[in-house]
Amino acid sequence: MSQNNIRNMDEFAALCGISRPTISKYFFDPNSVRQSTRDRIEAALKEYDYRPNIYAMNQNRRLTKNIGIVVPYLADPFFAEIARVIERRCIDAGFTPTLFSSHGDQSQEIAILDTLRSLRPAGVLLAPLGRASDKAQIEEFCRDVPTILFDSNIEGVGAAFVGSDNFSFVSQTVEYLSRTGSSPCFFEMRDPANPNANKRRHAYLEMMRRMNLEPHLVKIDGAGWGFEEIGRVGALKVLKEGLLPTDTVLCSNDRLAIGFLSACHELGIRVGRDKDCTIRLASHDDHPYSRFTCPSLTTAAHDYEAVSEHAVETLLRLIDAGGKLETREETLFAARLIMRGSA
Amino acid sequence: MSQNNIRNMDEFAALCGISRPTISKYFFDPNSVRQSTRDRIEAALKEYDYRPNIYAMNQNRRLTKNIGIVVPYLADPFFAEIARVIERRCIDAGFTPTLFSSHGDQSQEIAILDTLRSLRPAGVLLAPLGRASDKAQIEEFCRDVPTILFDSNIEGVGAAFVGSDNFSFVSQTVEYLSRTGSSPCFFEMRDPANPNANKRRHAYLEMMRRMNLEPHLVKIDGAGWGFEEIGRVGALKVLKEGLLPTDTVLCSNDRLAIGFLSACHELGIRVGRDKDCTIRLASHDDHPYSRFTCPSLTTAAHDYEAVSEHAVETLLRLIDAGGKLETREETLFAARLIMRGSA
DNA sequence: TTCATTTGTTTACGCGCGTCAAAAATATAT
DNA sequence: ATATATTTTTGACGCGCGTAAACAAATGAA
Repeated sequence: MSQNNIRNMDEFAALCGISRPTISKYFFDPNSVRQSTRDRIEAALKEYDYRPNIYAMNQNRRLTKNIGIVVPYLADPFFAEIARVIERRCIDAGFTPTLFSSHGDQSQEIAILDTLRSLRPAGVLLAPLGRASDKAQIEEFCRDVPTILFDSNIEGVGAAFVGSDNFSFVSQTVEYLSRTGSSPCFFEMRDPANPNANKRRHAYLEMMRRMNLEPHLVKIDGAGWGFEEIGRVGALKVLKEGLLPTDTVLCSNDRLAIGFLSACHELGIRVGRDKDCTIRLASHDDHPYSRFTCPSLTTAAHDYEAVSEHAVETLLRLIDAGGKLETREETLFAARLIMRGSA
Repeated sequence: MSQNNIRNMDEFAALCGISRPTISKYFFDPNSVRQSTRDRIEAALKEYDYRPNIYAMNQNRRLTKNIGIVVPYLADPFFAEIARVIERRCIDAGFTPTLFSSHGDQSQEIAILDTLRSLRPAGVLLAPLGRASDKAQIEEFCRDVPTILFDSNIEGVGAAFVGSDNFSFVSQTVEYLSRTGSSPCFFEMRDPANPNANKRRHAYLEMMRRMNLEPHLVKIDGAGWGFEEIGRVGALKVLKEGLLPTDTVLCSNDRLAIGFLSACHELGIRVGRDKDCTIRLASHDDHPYSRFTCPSLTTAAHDYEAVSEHAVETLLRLIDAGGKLETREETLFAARLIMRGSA
């Protein structure tokens, strides 16, 4: 590769023997120029190693090739994992993703939306904080920027929502637990930050009703995103005071369950389906660590691939359609029950 | 706030009654203009809600206000956590951080460096993949862009390195374990991806030598960044074949230890310091989940705050100095022993 | 008040690229 | 070969802001 220092598109165009406007077209969309010219440009690109100035490009383009990805809490490996897959797909589609985490904090979520506005992205994939979100601000943002919500829905906001079917999660775990032993109580935070938690509670109550079983909600205190610690402290209290109505516990999510397991271990309570175990525990999400807890967690798994694939696919469709879809789509993916040691 | 649609800095300057070049100065550094004018600008800013076009700004500035943060593997909560703290500090210093994850993959790390070049950041905080990194490419990048390495050192590369003092980690765990029971063997991957792992092995061997104890290295197979699974499979093999030379195990890092614990549970082996336990297990890093394992992990904790604070502080100094420091600084922070249930 | 110093204004140019319209060249169909 | 559709070229302008130089105004100490 020649070490020519090419300063701008004019120079590169001259070296190619192709006019600058055509080069410009090529960089916006390589398929918008004839095959033969594309070949010539790409040959020159290999030889001279030129990259257009992204700032000058984005200044005047109607639409940038940026995509914003916003997750509520990146220290949760669940979001880290889904962000990774989404990122990959965006790059493959020729876009430049930028990852943001709200870190569980409303003001940071708002600040991110503000930053995103000035980035003028082609589109945004947003997993809101949930209850802690400033809905009005998100709504206003979605009016200005083509946005797909994922993981956590806000009714009517954004061009579409892609997430998991909470009823599918809970129905499978409740059915499995009830079939193989006593029916479960539902262990959750009193004021869940995430709307999925509410949907899961309703699904639990509905399933118990259908099966003619008595439901038991065990609500624990705690705020914030430190779910493991909240689950641990809550479980400690519940177990010490003997408030558990059954020997089978269904946690709203895996992170609470991880805390629950920790509490059980502290108290010398054995969890699992063996003879010498006194509690069965199951949960939802198939958190990356649920395979490695002791015992490993029986849980309902998200279809990571499907959710991220469909979210990106929908966003690309939205961008293609100029930022508006006919109707607001809501797509939910079913869970897959994963039976492991804990129940 | 008036809903005037201000199109550019000229219009905003007119509304302020201040010249555009002064406004421009203000946005580069608010402290570069007189208090009284700063007040006038900020008052107008509140009233009219204008934000300069970042693309036009960055196109012509000698130096942008961007800072790149690169971590090797974001699905590891350790890196998610340190990235969060670093991000916060960059924002507080008036910069715009952008977070990238190499996802354990060399080609992605190279691609990130390429992207970072065209972002023309003021500086970069880079935690390399380690053994999997293309050292030549990183070295070349560091020549062009002011870069501080953290977590994982590459000798002589970058303007400075900020990390943890591996000897401090291992010396404390080895000393503690030896004092309170039998001395530990060292459980690690055969070909660790991270240079810290090698430093820890050496520290272990050195400590055992000093204490006149016989060292035992237990090396397990496995590649990639799925340390928990590697640890689990490795431990399963070692335990089943009775290859463990002592009843006390020191893992190179917490994620391996999490896998080790999982294997022990599968085999019905109790871990901890109680009478009925057959193995004691300790480790290093104080991974966010090590508090919640069963039993909770005795480990040596990083000083997250100190590392991230010092890394950012060094980078700001580097930027201030125009991209060159007198000498390459290496700063290592000591560990803090955290005694929990596993040993 | 006076004068030196800091700070802001005016004017003007340039950055690298997007985009447009009209003309020219090329490809495809007849 | 001719007509038509497609693609590229030419030439030009604009985007929003950085920056530089010469000048004017404000500030502050003596």
